[in-house]
Amino acid sequence: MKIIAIVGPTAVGKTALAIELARKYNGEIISCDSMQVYKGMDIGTAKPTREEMAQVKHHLINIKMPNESFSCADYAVLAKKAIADIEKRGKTPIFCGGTGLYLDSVIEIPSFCETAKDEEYRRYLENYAKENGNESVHKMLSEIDPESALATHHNNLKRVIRALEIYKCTGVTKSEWDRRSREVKPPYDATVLFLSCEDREEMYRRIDKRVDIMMAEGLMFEVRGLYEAGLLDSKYTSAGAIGYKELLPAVTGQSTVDVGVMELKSATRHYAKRQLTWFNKKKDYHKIYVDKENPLQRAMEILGDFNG
RNA sequence: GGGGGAUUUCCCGAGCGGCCAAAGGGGGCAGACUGUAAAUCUGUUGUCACUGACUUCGGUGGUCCGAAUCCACCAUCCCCCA
Repeated sequence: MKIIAIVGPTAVGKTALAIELARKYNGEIISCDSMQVYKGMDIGTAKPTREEMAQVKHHLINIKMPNESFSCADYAVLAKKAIADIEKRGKTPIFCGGTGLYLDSVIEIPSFCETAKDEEYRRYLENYAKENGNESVHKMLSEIDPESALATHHNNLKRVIRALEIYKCTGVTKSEWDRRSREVKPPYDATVLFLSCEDREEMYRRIDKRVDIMMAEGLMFEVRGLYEAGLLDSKYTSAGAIGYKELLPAVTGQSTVDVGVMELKSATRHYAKRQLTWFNKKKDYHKIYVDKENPLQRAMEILGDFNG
């Protein structure tokens, strides 16, 4: 099964390219974005517009309420289902989004969702760490899975706990799971287009501009609305979305809109850099510099006589 | 016109005679990531011939074995009295 994927940092024009390619290659778009899954979070997550969604069928957008839980494992299941669905219709699946892990969970790691979770154990470990320090939990990991322990900094509590949790739930070590997963060949033949920006300054300028546009489109109202509906609580994954957590203090009057906007821009820049670090590591991705070449033209050169 | 307080490395901000190239934070840069991933975490950030040397703490000149830290004058800013 051949699929196309468009990834890259925020604000480089992934959405627009995806729609053009979907038209050219008879495709449907599968969003690959951890925050666009939530209903009501539209402006801040830069979802495709209603018009865009009307032109091409989109999957995995607006499938959860902000107070519902959702994670990469859920995504992997749904995305695979969407691929099968699109295939049945004889169309081409086109992934589009900036959440690198989500893409990996479908095109690179077939066994992604096979390791369960245990909330109670997590909470226990969190408390244990609070009382005895991060190193103490890390030491527990060293004892059962030294390889993972070595690869995970002791302060990265979430990752340390997850590694312990995997062992607790499955009886198999995280590093062993990882090893096994690497042996399984991914079932899809994906061509990944990595939209990037050659000039960092230019990328940051685009981000700033995009934020200004979001504000003009009424992001403050969106944030306020979610807040008043009780959907913007830090206990929800969705509340970690950039834009919402930075603007919340302005909504509640604890800070100003100007400060919120500055923080939003700054957080977005940091996020974009993390995305670049992630995608730059992928040697088989086709990089397209959005600020020095025509993305659509370049994409078609790479895809060639692609036919899904 | 008189009195008081400031001036620190990209920014904010500690330091108040040696342990200071100078805490901490921000920003920048780099990196990690297999069920919260727009999350979480790490490293680095004066220069160089880099386990050592050199140049920095408004400016100039002093004191001292030794100064970002003390003194004098100058510059700029802030406050109080006129």
